[in-house]
Amino acid sequence: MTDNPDLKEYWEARPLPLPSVSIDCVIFGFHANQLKILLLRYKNTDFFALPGGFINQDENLEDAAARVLEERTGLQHIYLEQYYVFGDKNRRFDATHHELMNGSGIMLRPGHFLLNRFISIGYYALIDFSKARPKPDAFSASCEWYDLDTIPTLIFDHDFILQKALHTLRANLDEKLIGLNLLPETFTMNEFQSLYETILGEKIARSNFQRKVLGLHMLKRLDKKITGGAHKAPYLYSFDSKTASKS
Amino acid sequence: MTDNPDLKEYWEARPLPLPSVSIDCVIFGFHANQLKILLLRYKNTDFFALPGGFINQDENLEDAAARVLEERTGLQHIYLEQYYVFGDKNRRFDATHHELMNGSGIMLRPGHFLLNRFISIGYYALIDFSKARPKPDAFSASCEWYDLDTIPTLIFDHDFILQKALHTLRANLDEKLIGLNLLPETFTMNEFQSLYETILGEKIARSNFQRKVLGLHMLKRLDKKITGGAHKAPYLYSFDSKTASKS
DNA sequence: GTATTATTGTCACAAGATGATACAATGACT
DNA sequence: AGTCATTGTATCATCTTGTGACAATAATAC
Repeated sequence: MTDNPDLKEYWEARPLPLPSVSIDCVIFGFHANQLKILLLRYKNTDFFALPGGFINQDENLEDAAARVLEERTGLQHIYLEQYYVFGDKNRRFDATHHELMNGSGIMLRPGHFLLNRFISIGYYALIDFSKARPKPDAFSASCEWYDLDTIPTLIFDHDFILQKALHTLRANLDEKLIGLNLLPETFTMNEFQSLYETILGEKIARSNFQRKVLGLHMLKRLDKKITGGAHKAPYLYSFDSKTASKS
Repeated sequence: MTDNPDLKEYWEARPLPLPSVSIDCVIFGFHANQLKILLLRYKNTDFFALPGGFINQDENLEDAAARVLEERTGLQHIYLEQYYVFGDKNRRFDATHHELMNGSGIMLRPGHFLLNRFISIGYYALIDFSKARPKPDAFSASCEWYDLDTIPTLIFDHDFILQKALHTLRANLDEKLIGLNLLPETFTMNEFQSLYETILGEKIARSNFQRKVLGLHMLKRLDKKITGGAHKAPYLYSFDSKTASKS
């Protein structure tokens, strides 16, 4: 393995974060009627991972998650929800960490802080796909969206962390205004319904869905959208800021 | 403050736990139509706190919480749910820690592991009040039940941790079988309803409640209970192990 | 013994929410 | 103008929930 002086310096200059604790972020987006998730691939490896990071000594938990989110997507003020802490006693992954860092030309010395047990706090984020500008971190070659049904196998226990996020998202679907955060400013009723269907993994009766969401009085009806399709043009909707709140 | 050699030895011999991470447990019980919470009072102080502890290096998070629970109540296989992580950057309470330990005759030296920032993982537990045998820990003078409406002010951010547990309990009331864990083996419909009413903090229409819970087919009807009251005797019920599961 | 009282188990009806289906409206294409 | 696919809405049946009424009954008062 060749050494990588730049990254090494960056890594070694970094003040040690809060020990034993890491953050993992499941970042959901919605595009082309598909629920998508942002994943990193580590340089010179086939290892895929959820975006994550550590907590600075003088940083709130929530702020650390928001920082990771901004670094990966360029977005601020993102909808973020802490959903579970993963604390298995076997959460130490020395061999994998060595491989990951080797991919960036870094040799982890014995006693390096990564080679310890970590608990990881899971956050899920809902973002407007069209606004995100995914950006890899220093150790990864890519940061890209993956459809839910084509997710590669992930490192560590990230598969489990992802599944748990998905279950939580499903369970929260009715209570939290999930559409508000995943959809663009304006959208059609069909897009809104598709979002719900892909999250739930099942079809919903069209007319009942419309009746229900309109009955909540959180949508404003805008102009019609001229689709170019050989059929009636749908209205565009947006969330009504008077009755719908961000969280 | 006088030194306390026994406790000091115990404390110093203890291998260091997982750094930066603690656990706090909100232990709910139900008795005499009141929702109750188990609190510790530190020796020679007026400081009240939620039972808590640390995670051993080779211990699962969940097991650490179960251990704390067993130490305070004598009960195993308790219903436990992780509900939130409290990670404010200001979660360091040096002055209070000194006072708490002074109460047990212990001087915390500079650099002691308690004098750091901690994140705390909140668990709430539901237990059968009649089976618990509350027991103080090494630093506390008492471990007792408090009615929800007579809770004293708590140390650190424990007031907030308690409120968040209560909100989560309310939100989960319909989905999780909360009665199963808080009630004794057999109970009347009235007791069952009172439990729900105290958790929700509002009255429920009697006949609707009965229709609803019986409709779930999770209760077995047993013999009548002779109360001694001048009225019709209520049936006793228990949870049906065939249709009701612990979690 | 008999009447009284408070509480319990159940039923009946109204109001509201949900599921399933039908149908007219409409933008683009032939 | 006619066809087509999709959209917005109305309708009806079904299920759920809110509200109140009523008979049953264990203890007490007389």
